Amino acid sequence: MKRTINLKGTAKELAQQLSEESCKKTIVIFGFCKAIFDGRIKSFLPGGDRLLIVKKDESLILHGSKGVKPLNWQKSGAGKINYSAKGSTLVVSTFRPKTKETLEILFTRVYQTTTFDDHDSATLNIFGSESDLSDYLFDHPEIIGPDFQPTTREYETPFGFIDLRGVDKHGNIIIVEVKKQSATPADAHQLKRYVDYFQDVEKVSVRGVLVAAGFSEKVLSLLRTYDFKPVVVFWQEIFPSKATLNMSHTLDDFYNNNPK
Amino acid sequence: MKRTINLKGTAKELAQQLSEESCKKTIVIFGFCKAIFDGRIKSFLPGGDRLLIVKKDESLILHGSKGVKPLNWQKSGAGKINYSAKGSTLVVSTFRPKTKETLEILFTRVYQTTTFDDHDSATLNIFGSESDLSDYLFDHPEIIGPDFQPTTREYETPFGFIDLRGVDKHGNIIIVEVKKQSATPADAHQLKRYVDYFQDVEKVSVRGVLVAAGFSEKVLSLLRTYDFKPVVVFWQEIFPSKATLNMSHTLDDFYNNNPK
DNA sequence: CGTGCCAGGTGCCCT
DNA sequence: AGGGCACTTGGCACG
Repeated sequence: MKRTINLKGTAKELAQQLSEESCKKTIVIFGFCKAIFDGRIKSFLPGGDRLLIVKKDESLILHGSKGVKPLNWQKSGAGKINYSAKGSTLVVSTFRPKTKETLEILFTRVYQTTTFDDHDSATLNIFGSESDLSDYLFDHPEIIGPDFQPTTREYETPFGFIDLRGVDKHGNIIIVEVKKQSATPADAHQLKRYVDYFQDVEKVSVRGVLVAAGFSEKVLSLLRTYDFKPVVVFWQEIFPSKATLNMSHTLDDFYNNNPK
Repeated sequence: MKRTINLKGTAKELAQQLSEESCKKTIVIFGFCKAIFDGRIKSFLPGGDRLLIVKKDESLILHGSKGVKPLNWQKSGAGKINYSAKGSTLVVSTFRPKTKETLEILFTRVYQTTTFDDHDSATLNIFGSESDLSDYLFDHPEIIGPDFQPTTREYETPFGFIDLRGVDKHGNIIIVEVKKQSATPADAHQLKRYVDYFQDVEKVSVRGVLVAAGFSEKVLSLLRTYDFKPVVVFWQEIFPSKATLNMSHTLDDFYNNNPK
């Protein structure tokens, strides 16, 4: 049985076939279209050649000729997708009741319509997230400082979750905010929020540490103002070995597993 | 001349044809593949039916059967895309020199390979951004408060740009932070930093106002702590008329323009 | 080119 | 269902 089928017919016939295949197969349309979106914002897209994907979960993605980000889209579960014909124009439209958002895509030319009977039960496995970095720092506290003793991961406060909490040898609380990327001013402010919480509410001496891949001059200046310590961590150079370790059993599947 | 062409052949022949078409046409592959990504993060994706898009600008998008977000991707300009064959397996691989990121996609089955000779010079037109909302509030200060007198848009401080600045009838400075969506704790704190800046540096009395589509209890509690005023704005109900006005000349094109 | 920041952000996990 | 937040965030505008 063929996995992909290329549909033929007039706009009306296509609309009919697509309505039947909807939610059963992935639908891909190559064509010339305009699109108009109205909801949280208004956007309109003049005519051009586009690639439309409609998945079985009713997520809709309209791609132009450039870039990773779609021109227009609709999330899964947002609302029903309708296929209809206005003369020779194939109309794909969605309506999201909750937010009263509408998306209308008008194909004045359809070059190719493909249905894809895809089966995929696999899930993407990821290692190297911020959470993994926090775990790593918990196990390697000397990276934060010579006298850092971690106590808690994911500590909740009314101001948010603290990535890593610990003490120094004097018993001072140390709050660590962990970022995988370069630090932003918002990161420094976020840490300030946590430190303020402990100083105001728990009436104790608190030191703030911001871990990141890099620090701009602006952020460094902020950290000096708040008397926080920046710690540069080259996470990309640290995690591969650990990643390979953690993922080895699954990676083994990956390299040895043959498709059914 | 046909806009879409479906290629045939062995993995080796496909790799050869795709190498030639690369950057000239959009390439779409329907197939069964695994993928492994190594860079800022490590990810691997077990076998499944997938849809691969490679655009002319060398942005690469690998879609699974669900969701708007791709499973794996590569940004335009990141690095060269290579097509090769390992036995009957079609291998699409990318290398991003700057971050030493690699993505390898192994198609053990190719159901269909389509090239799309797409032409698109149009750009997406949008109205309703946060900037538009700030403009609107500048023109309708009564929404902020009965005695709010706006003075400056996009006022720069060492802590960042202030969306809207003004005074009340007593001459107190009012700092307005504008968010189109529901307010987050970070938004409240961002405003706090601005207000602190003016009170510390300019030694004046400052009131803070946070404009957003909605406020959670947590954020409201924060605002009470800081003595800031929340203002709910139903931007979605305000902007359509303005949007239509601003976009009318282009919308006219949109509705009347026929495809070439 | 880096830095900062908005986005129709999306997705994930939590209550 | 709604909040809080990370993200290979992406993309843009600006110094």
